[in-house]
Amino acid sequence: MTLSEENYLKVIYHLSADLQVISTNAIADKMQTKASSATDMIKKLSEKGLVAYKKYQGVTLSETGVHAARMIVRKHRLWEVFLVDKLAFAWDEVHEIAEQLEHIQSEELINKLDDFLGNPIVDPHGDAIPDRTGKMTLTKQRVLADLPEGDGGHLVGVKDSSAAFLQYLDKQQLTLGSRIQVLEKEAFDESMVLDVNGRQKSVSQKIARQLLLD
Amino acid sequence: MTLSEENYLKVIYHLSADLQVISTNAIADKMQTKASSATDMIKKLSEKGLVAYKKYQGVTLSETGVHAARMIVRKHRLWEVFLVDKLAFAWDEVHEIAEQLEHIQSEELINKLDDFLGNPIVDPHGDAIPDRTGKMTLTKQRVLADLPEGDGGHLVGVKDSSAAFLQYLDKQQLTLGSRIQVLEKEAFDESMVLDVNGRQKSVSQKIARQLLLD
DNA sequence: AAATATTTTTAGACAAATCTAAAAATAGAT
DNA sequence: ATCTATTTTTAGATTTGTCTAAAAATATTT
Ligand SMILES: [Mn+2]
Ligand SMILES: [Mn+2]
Ligand SMILES: [Mn+2]
Ligand SMILES: [Mn+2]
Repeated sequence: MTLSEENYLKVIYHLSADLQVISTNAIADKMQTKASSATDMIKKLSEKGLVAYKKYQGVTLSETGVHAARMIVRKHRLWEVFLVDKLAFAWDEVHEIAEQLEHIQSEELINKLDDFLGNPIVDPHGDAIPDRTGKMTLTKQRVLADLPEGDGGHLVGVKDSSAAFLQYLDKQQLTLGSRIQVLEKEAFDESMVLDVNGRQKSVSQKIARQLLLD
Repeated sequence: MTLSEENYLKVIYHLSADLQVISTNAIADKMQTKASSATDMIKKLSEKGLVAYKKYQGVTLSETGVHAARMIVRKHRLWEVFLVDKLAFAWDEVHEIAEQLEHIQSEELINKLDDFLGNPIVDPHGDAIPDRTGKMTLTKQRVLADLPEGDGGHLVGVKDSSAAFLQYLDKQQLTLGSRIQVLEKEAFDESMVLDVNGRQKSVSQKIARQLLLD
C-alpha cells in the first residue's frame, strides 16, 4: 500500500464509526481533496479488495480493509504514546508527527515498539490501541454532556484531538484521569458546573460534548 | 525536500567522501536508477542550490547541500541507535528501517530523540552522528589491514555495513569494542592472525580492509 | 411527477519521478 | 589528430496522484 492509499483507508475507517456507508464527498472532505480524486482512489482500493464499492452507492470497508486500517491506527497511536511518554512531547503536539510515522513499514518495528512502551491500551488522547491482531479492548465511555446532575467519573478520553482543543483543556487543567462530577446542569444553554479534582469549573455544552468519562 | 530529493542528496554526500566531483553514473548506480533519472534530479537539486552543476561536468555539494545531507545522515544514525539500544534490534537489521525513518520531518522530534538516547556520538556501526548544528566529532580511525604486526586497538567501526558482513562479524564474535591485536601478517595473501579479546582468530585481507580500529 | 439541486463520475490535463531510445559531448585508443 | 568507446543529456512515454470542467446519476422540492 502506498502512503496515499493508507491515508484514504484510515479516513474511511474513522468515518465508519459514525456511518454505515461512506460517501465520496465525505472522504474527499476529510482528505482535503476533490471528489474526483476520491473516486479515483476508491476504485483503486476496491480493485485491491479493501473496500466494497458500487458506483454512486458509496463504500464500506471489507474485512481485510478493516484489518489494514486498524494496523495503521495501531501504528499511529503507538507512536503517539512514544512521543509523549518517552520524548516528553505534549499531547497536542504529536498528531502531525504520528501522521508521518504511521506509514513506516515494518511489523517487527511496531511490535517491538509496542513491547518497549509496555503494551499500552490507550494513546495520549484516550483512544484505544489495536493489539497486533487488530483487537482493541474498548472500555465503555460516556459523553459528559449526556450525564445528569450528580453523576460523574474519570476523564478518559476526548472526541476532538485538535491542538486547539487540547491546549484549552491544558489551560483549564482538565487532564486525562481527572475525577469529574456534574454539580449543576443549566437547562438554558446546557452548560455545566463541574467538580474537577475538588475544584469548581464551568464548561459549555460544546466542550462537554467532547469529553469522555468512564 | 521530497523523499526522493533527500535520498539523492544523501547518496551524493556519501560519494563525496571518496570523490571530489560526483559523476551522473555514480549517482545513478547508487540510487539504482538510470543515468537519465539522475540527470533530472541533479537539475532539480541544482535549481534549489543544493549542488553545483555544469553539464557533463558532474556535481559537487554546496554548503547548504552538505548541511542538508548531514541532517538526513543525523536522522538516519540516531534512529539506528534507537532501534538497537531501545528496541533491541541487531545491528544488521536496522538499516532498511532507518532508511524510512530518516525522512520524518520534525526537527524537534530528532532533537528530542537525540537527548532521549543520551546524545550518542556514533551509530551502531561506528559511524559518527552529526550534532544538531551538523558538526561531527571524528575520531581518527585506522584500517586494520594497514597495521603492522604487533599493533592493535579497539574495533570501533566497519566500512561495510551490509547485513551479510555484519552477520559474519557476529558469527566470528568480532563485536564493536573488541580489543584486537595483530599477531601475524601473512606476506603471501595479506591475511592476518589476530588476538581478539584473548582469543586467536584469522581473517582475510578482504575482511581486514573493512575493520576500523582506534 | 416534474423540475431543480446535489452528489458522483468521467474526461482530459498536469506535476513528479521514473523509464527507453536516440543524440550529443567527453574520454580513451590508435 | 582521428576514430572509437563511454558517459551524459535530451526527447518522449509511463505511472501515480492530483486538478477542473462537464456529464450522468441520485436526491430533494414543488
Ligand atoms: Mn498519514
Ligand atoms: Mn491520538
Ligand atoms: Mn531513505
Ligand atoms: Mn549506520
